[in-house]
Amino acid sequence: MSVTIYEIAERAGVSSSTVARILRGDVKESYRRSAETAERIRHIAKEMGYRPNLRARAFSRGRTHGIGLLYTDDAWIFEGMNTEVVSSLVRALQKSKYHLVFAPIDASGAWEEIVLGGQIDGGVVFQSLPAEVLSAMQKHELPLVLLGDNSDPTISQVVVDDTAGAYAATKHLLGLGHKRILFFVHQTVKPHCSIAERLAGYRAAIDATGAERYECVRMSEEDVIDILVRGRERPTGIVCYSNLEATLIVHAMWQYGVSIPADLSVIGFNDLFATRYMTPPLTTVGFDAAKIGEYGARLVLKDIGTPIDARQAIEMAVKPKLIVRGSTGPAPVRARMATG
Amino acid sequence: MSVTIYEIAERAGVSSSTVARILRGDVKESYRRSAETAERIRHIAKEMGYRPNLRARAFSRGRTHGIGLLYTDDAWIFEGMNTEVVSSLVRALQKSKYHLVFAPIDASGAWEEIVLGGQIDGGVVFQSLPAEVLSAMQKHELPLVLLGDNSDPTISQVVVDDTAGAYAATKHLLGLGHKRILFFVHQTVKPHCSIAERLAGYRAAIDATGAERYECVRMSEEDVIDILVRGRERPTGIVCYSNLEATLIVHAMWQYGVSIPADLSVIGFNDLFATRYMTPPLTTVGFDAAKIGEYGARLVLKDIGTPIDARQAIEMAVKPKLIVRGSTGPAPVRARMATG
DNA sequence: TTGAAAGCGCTAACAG
DNA sequence: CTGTTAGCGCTTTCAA
Repeated sequence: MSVTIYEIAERAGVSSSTVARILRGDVKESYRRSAETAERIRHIAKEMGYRPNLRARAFSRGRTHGIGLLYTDDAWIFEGMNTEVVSSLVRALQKSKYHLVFAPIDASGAWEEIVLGGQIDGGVVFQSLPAEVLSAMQKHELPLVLLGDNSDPTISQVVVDDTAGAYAATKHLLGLGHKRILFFVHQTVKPHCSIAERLAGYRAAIDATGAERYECVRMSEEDVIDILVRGRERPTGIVCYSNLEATLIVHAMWQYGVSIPADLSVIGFNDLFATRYMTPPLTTVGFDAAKIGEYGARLVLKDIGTPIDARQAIEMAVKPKLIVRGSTGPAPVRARMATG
Repeated sequence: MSVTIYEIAERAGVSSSTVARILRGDVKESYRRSAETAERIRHIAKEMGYRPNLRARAFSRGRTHGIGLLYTDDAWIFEGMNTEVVSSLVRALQKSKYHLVFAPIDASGAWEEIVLGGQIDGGVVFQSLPAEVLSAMQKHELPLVLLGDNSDPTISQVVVDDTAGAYAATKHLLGLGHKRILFFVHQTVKPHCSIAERLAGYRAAIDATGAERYECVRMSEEDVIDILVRGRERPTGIVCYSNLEATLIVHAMWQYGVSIPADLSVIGFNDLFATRYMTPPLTTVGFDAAKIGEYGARLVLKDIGTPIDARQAIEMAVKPKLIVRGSTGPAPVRARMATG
């Protein structure tokens, strides 16, 4: 059907291995004669429209050049910044002639086909994986990289310095004169290392000034809203775990007639398109998602072909930065009037 | 390294083909004796931890069981409802032991490796593809399916009945007493068949009542905002091409002090999480994204292995439905006062 | 640098 | 139903 190295070999009057080697660039071409035949072979190949059969190559080499995007939760890989991470990852892999394969992990066990059947040479993950998947990967010596998660120090990972991000966010509010700053993680947020890290960043900034902490971790929006609109000593600033909380809060404050940023300053996490068009535009902590993809690709590819005991888990970090927009401003001079 | 059918064959005292056939379920097992050996072989296979080598199978069969997710624009596959389409597609393919592969199409020409190298058995697309990619797919007899696009009638496709959706949206506003209803497509919207279809639905509804059309196709938000806040005969309702327009408009109206829905009713397109938390929650046209993935999978898989001239382009349609939330209400009794 | 030859693990056509 | 026998197209020793 399609052209093979044998047909080219015949046409060129050389052996198939020579063709394969030359087309693969596996030959130094130091002698003049060999350089000439090499040129001739490349010419014939092009003329005949030769394409290496990747299935044959995968079989022969024992490598598919596929990297699995392993995930247990659909939403996660499409959530927030992760789409950008994925798309940069795809591009980075592509440069090394690798492709990314969707590998959903669920009860059906279909993942075994992909992982154990040798459909991929390595994998990347956003969340930590079920133990059985992890051990299957290990048993097959498939390298794995964690993206934006540090739950397993024995695995290479690229992380965002969330502590620094939350620290900067909180510091920003403190710099604007805010004394009572709340930190909010919604109750529906999935477990993730960033929760603890952002909280740590918040604490570090708060504690440095001797201000009081208002930690609302894993709470409902109603409870937090209550804190924000009732009582005498209400927070005047809020650092949200993500844009979900920020969206909920902004929405609620609008309903309660609390003005942002005049009465309350709000900071979100992650620089998404939508937050630029919120009312008002959201001050948030962003990071360069493309870097994560690049680093991730580098880390998986590095370990492919490396004997498993010669590998070492490496961590690469990406620094976030604060993006100041309209949702933060100077602390109100005095406490607002109670509305309820 | 890993177990092969030969080792099993030897252990079981049968030929390798017998093992392969039985493990593959290619044998009826009608005789008692054959049923027994079949059982024995399966037992041995399990005991030895046998896994068919998918690379070998792909090579031998000339099929990788991979479907390419072809895209020229990163943003598109992660945009709006498409993430849900993709994730349902992955799941649907998985049921048939197929996997989805990211296949970005760009100037680097890396897509040729994937398409021409035989890394995939078929493809799906959101946008219509560059001609060269299309013809490459055709030449290699790889089936292709368009998702939510009908730009090429010779290709199988699953589409959303956008005309019906826009019709329902407009009808909803008319039913609320609105007489002046604007249709807005932002200038940055990428060319897509849905633009014309949604416009057609809008027109059909408007024309049926003899009302006047206010078509703002490919305009900037400033111009549309101008129309909405100035002049005597201002529209009281607006049907947006997507959530982008809806977001921009809601944001702008808030700045101008125009109340939604009291002064202006707004309808968006696509039922995204974020729109449920807008202020007010957005009335929008939604559809079942999972259906698109399912249908899409069915359509590509159907044509794999089918001789190219026995194939026929099939179109499957998904019906949208109007989701009424807070951004639409009865038409204001009289025209608002001019603000500028 | 080149050629010959032996796989890689599975499928499939053909006899039996 | 089962076994035999060729492949599938490329890679990779091993000699030359």
